[in-house]
Amino acid sequence: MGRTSDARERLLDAALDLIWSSSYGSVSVDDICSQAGVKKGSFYHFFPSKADLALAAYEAHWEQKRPLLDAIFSPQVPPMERLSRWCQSVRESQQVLFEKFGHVCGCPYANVGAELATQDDRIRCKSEELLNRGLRYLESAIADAQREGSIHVADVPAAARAVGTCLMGLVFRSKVQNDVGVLRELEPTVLQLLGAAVPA
Amino acid sequence: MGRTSDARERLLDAALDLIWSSSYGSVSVDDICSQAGVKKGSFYHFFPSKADLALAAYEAHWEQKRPLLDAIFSPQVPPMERLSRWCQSVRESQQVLFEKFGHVCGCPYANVGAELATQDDRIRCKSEELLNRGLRYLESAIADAQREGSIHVADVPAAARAVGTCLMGLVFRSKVQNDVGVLRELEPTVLQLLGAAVPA
DNA sequence: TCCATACTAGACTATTCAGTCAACAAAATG
DNA sequence: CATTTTGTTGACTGAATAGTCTAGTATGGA
Repeated sequence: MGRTSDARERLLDAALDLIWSSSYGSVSVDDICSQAGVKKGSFYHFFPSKADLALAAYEAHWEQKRPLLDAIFSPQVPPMERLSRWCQSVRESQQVLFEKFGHVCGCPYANVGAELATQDDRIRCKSEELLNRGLRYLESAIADAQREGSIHVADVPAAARAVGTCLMGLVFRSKVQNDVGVLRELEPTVLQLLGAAVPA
Repeated sequence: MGRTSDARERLLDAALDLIWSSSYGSVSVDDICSQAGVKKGSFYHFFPSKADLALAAYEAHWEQKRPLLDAIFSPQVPPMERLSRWCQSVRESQQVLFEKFGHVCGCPYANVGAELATQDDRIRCKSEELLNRGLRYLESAIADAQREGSIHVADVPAAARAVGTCLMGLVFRSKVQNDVGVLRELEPTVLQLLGAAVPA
């Protein structure tokens, strides 16, 4: 009942884009409004604060990415190939962002987590939760690879955490060097970490 | 000739502390001035801008940390023990920060790199450079360990990058979870990455 | 001693910030 | 068509922002 609008969605998109390509602290509510073509009154009609918009924007981004991740990590795909495709997908999406914004933008959840972990506990927790959701994909692929005999790790969840950690580190290094090429090291490092054969 | 002062040093210290424990964007010049007990006029007498202060503060921090790193990575110490001591030192310093500020604060260079890489190229380059300086310690330890036969890696600089990357990722995860305990995984992960035996 | 130099003080500007508010407009539903 | 709900508008507030400027103060060296 009442008027309908897609302003909420436009705000979510604008916020994600702006914050991802610069930082949470450097993006103002006015910036987000003008990028979304929405007036301030409407902003505060939909979201009580900038932080609440950010939380919603990250959740929406996850929901948007889920189908792709579900496909990459489908049990229909051999486990080692899941990992390989995932490494490639990370490179590709960073490449797209690089072409769009002229910079390597990194992982949105990690960026905001690193920036605000000590300042806003709700955002810190959201970042933690979203990163953990990603780990579940890795865990299942690593467990399947183990069962298949492709790798041997002592502790599957620990191996997943190590791989996830390495990814974050490398994506981050790629951002600091503003060079997507760095991400070529992703797959070999992951394989090394899992004790799998590293192809030359 | 002329008046003397330690205001410059106080500003460097205050800036590092404040930015490290929160973020670059959330710390104002006024905040830094009042923490340092320095008036604005003096601030701009010593530094042309907030960004310039930050650059100087990070350089000063590196110089301050150097003696410790030189000791840890001394060629007098067996190479694998250098790596072990380094992992321990990372944990200890994060623990100190946690007790001081109530939060895991992460790596200062990585924090500011992640926050500003897409916005301020001078700061991005500084972050990159400081992180690279750290890699030189890892490289020499890994090369020595290789010569000694403790490990076998195909490419020493690549292995150093992988270890450095993992460190950043883990310290970052520790920050997002606000839990220093996460850093217990550092040494085993490093050893795994270098193909060394992981003690139970 | 005295002066050039290095530092300090703090008021000031102009801008930007997050968030508020009250009047208004559209549209879904009865 | 009327009512109620939902969304829109943009001016407004008060606080905070980076950086400027001018008048002053301490001090090392000649």
